[in-house]
Amino acid sequence: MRDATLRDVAELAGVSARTVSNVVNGYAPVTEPTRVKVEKAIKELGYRPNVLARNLANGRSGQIAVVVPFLDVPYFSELLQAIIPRARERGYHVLIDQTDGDAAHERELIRRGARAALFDGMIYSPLGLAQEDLAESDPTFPLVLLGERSSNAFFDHVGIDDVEASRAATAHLIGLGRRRIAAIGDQPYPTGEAAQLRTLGYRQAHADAGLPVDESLIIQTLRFNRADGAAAMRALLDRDDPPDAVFGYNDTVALGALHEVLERGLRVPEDIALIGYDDIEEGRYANPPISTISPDKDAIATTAVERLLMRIDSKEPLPGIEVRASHRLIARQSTVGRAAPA
Amino acid sequence: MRDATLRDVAELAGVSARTVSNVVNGYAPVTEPTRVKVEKAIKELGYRPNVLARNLANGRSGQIAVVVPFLDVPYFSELLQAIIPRARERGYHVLIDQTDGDAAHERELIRRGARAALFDGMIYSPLGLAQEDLAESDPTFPLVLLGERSSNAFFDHVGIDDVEASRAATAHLIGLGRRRIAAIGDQPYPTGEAAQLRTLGYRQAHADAGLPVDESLIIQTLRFNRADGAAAMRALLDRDDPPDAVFGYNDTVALGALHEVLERGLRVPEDIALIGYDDIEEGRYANPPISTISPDKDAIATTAVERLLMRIDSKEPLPGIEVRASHRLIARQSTVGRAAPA
DNA sequence: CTGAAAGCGCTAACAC
DNA sequence: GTGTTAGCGCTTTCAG
Repeated sequence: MRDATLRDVAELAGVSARTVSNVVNGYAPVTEPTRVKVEKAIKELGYRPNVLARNLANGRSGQIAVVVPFLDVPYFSELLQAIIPRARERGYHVLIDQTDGDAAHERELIRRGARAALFDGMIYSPLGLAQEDLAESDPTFPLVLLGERSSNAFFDHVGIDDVEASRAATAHLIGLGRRRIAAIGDQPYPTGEAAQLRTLGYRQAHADAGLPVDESLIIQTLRFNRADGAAAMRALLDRDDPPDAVFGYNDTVALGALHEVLERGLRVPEDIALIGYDDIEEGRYANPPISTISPDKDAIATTAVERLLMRIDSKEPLPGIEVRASHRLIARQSTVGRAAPA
Repeated sequence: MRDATLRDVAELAGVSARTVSNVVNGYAPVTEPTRVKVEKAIKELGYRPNVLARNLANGRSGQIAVVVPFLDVPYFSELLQAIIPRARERGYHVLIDQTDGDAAHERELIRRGARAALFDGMIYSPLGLAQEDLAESDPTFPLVLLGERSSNAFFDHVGIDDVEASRAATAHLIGLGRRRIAAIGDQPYPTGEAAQLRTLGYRQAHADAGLPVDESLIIQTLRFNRADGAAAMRALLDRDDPPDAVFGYNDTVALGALHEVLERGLRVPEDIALIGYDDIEEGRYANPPISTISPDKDAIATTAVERLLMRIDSKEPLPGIEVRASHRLIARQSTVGRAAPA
C-alpha cells in the first residue's frame, strides 16, 4: 500500500493540508480540537512526513557533511563520534565522506555538494587542499574548517593552538633532560600547514631553552599513520647518533615509532622518551601508555557544529573567525616512566 | 544570483526541459547538434542538477545508511572506510549513524528512515536489537545485516563463520599447550548473538581436544572495548588460579587485556598468551603485536553493498541469504612469541 | 485560525 | 527525437 501523504491526512481529518502541516511542524497556533483530530488521523494512517519533499520545498537538505581525509584514523572517528550527536540534537543528519587526501575530490566536494542541495553546509578537515584552493570557493557556502590554519577571511577555523601545544610537548621532553629530540611528521608542502605549525612549536621550545635544533632530526612523513611513524623511527635508529626522545605529530605516528623502538629491544622511556598528539584512546592503552597533547574534542565538535549552523541560518555571509579550543599535556609512562601517576 | 535550473538551460538552449533532462541523464537518444547546444548552455549557466528535486521526482534518495553501534571502534571505522568507496562507485552517498547500542534508537532508524525517504536502504550492524525486533520491521525495506546471526528469512546477513573462527582461535591456543584459556566477551542476553557464537566455538575447540571447559573462565562484558577487556583481565589476574591464555572476542578487548597483563609485569606470551578477533591495524602495532582472526573486510564491504543495491533495485522482496566471507588466523607474537614470523 | 493554490526543480508518461 | 505537462509531497503566501 502507498504510504500516507499529507493530503491523505488532511482528507481524513477533514481539514486542509495547511493545517496538517501546521500541526506537524508546530508552526502556527492550532485550536486544540483540530490538533487532536489531525493527530488522530496521523496516527491512524501511520503518516510520516517525507523529508525529501519537505527539503525540496524549503530549500534545505537537513544534512551537513563532515569530510575527513581518513575515517580509520582514530582521531577523526573520535571526533565524528562527538559531532554526530551534536548535529542530531540540532535536527541535522551527518553525511560522512573521506577524501583520502585527494585534492581533486576535496575540491569537487566543496564546489558541487552545496549546489547539489545534498547538504546545507560542511565541516571539513582539509588535507589535500591548500589555502588558495579554498579562496577560490564560494564564500557564501557554509563551511567550517577543522584544525588551525593561517587565517582565511571567509571561513571559520576550529582547532587548538598547534604552535603552543607543540612547544609544550617539546619543552616537556627538554625538561626531562632530553637533548636529541626527533620530530616526526613534518610536511613542507603547501597543504601541510598543520604539520608546519607543530614544527614551529618544536623550534620555539628549543629556542626557549637556548638549545640548537638539529635539522636532521626533523623527519617528514607523507601521511600521519602508524606505518609512517614506524618507518621514520627505523631510519632514525639506524643512524649513528639516534635520538633520545621523539615528538610524534600525532598519536598514531608516535605509536608506530613506539612499536619500532620496542621491536629493537630498546626501553621506553629510559632509552627513548616518546610523546604524541591527539590523545586517542589507543594511546592510553598502549604499552607503555604514551604521553600526549589532549585537545578538547568535545569543545571542538560542539563549536564546529554551532558555527556551521549559525552560518547556515545566517542570510548574509559571516566573516570567518578563528576558534581555539583548549588543550593540555598528559604525561604518561612513555615520557615519565613507571613512577608517574597515570 | 539564483542557481540555474533545468528550465533556464532549456530556455537558453531553445529546447524543452525534457530534452535537457535527457542530455543530463543520457537517457533517450538525442541528436548530436541538440546535445551540443544543450551542453553549451549547461556550461554557460554553470548548471548542476538539484539532487533533492531529482530524488523527489523519482522516489529515490541516492543515499544508503550505514548504522554501527560505535564509530570509534576501529573495526567499524575500518569497515566503513571500505564501504564508502564501494557505495560511491555505484553512485550512492553514505549516511552514517551510530546508535551507541541503544535499541530504541536502532528500531526508530529502521522504521522511520525508510519512510522518511532519507535513504534507500541500510547496512546495519545490530547490537541492541534482537531478532524479534527485526522480524517486526517491514520486510520490503532493503536491509543488509552485518555479522553472523541465526537466519532471518527476510534480510541478508554478511559476516564470517564466527563459530569456526572462534574454534580455530581457541584451538590455536590449545595447540600451544595452554590449558586454562579465558574467553572475554560473552554476552548472554538476547542481543548478544555474535558473542554467543564465539563462546560456542570456544567450547567446540575444547570438546575437539577432549578438554573440559572451566565455566568460570568465560567472562562476560557489556561492551567490546578496551576498558572492558582490561577490567575482565584484572579480575582474572586477581584470582588464585589465573589463566595461561586469553581469547578476546575482539581485538579491542584483547588489547585492553594485554595492557592489564603487562601492567602487572607478566610476560606475553610466556605467562599469558593472547589472541583477538577482527585484525584491526592497532593490533599489528601493539607491543607485542597480537594474534587475531582476520575477516576479509573488503569482501564483507563489497558484498554488503552489492546485496543492498540488489535489494533496492528489485521490485519484489528478495529472500534473505546468508553470506559468509572468508577469514584466517594470523599468529603474531602475543601467542607464538618473538621467534615467529610476523 | 484555516483554506486554496502556487510553487520547490526534476522526471517521465503521453503526444506529435 | 523532442515538446507538453502532470505530478513527486511538502511549505507557505495570500485570502478569508
